[in-house]
Amino acid sequence: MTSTINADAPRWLTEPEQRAWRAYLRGSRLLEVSLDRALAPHGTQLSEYEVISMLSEAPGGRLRMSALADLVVQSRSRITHTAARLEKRGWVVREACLDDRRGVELVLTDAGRTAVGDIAQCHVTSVRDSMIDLLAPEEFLGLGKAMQKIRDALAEDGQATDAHTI
Amino acid sequence: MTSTINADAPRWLTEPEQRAWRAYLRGSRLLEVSLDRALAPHGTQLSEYEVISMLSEAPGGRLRMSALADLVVQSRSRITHTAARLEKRGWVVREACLDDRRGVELVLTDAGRTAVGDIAQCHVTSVRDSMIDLLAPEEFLGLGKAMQKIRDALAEDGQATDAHTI
DNA sequence: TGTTGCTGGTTAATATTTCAACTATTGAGA
DNA sequence: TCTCAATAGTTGAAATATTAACCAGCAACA
Repeated sequence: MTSTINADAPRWLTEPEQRAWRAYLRGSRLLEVSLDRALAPHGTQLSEYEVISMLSEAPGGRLRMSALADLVVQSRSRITHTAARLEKRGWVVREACLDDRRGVELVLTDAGRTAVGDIAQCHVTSVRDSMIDLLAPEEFLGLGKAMQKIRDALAEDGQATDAHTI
Repeated sequence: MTSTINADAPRWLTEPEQRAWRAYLRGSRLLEVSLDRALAPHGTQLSEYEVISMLSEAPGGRLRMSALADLVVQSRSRITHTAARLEKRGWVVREACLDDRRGVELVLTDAGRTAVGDIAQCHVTSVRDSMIDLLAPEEFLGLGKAMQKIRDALAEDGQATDAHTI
């Protein structure tokens, strides 16, 4: 009888799974809050800092908007707005792409590079205080390895962060 | 000479630490997107679902706003807005606290309980697909244990999600 | 009792994010 | 060459989140 009803019964979480999932959910939220709060005195958010940080590591301090969007997991629209804020702050400038005239590159300014340098110090300290130093070294690396798997699995398709696809 | 300058040199991340941290950052963002997307067809966000889910487990399907805020890691202000949306949807109602007349309890309605039941199925499936089933069982439980430590450490002080304290 | 400071929650204004068009360009193929 | 679908990025409006007041009730205490 039941077979006609629940053709696809969900596998509910076991007690330990439930605990682990809840711990992740709360922990990740608290961590985000904590890191954001540490950056606040610098007038930045984590999501903004991620952008200039990626730029600072890229050759020439420049990256295309779409590459940036994928790197920091922001929608195309969001990265446009984020870039606008950073530009207003004088940390980046937009430049047209030479090869692809649809494209736009975001370029870190000198002021932007200085800002990254200043903020990085505060940021790395907060990452240690709020996460790394709370864990045993292998524990943290194991967490990283697990998240790497998740990242790889979800990055494949999830590219379409905007409503573009579908 | 240098000693006068960097009184407190930051411990930069090692290569493996950097990789792990980046994996966490990207992975957690992608996961959030993925889970949210799974709930979208039900007209809900993860942050809203968390609220009604907590209510459904609480005795009497009711919790005080402040307790709820701490549970789901939302600021006082944010939980007020979230509750307003859920109320408009008919899933919860506000009720005055009997003992403490400042207080407000959020109560799950019958419709709300039905909604939780419907959505839970879709949610647990997406949690498995986007996270649990991507990892070895011990890997996931290990991740949970690590996040539990982070949660415990950050929950202590971080209570003040609003600008109330300090 | 009156005062003071704290907690619980809301509100209005602002900032950020998402959503749904929209333009311009590229690239593949007829 | 022309057409058409797909990609890159932007824009404006709507939804959501944060910030900084704010009010009411509690609690301690003179």
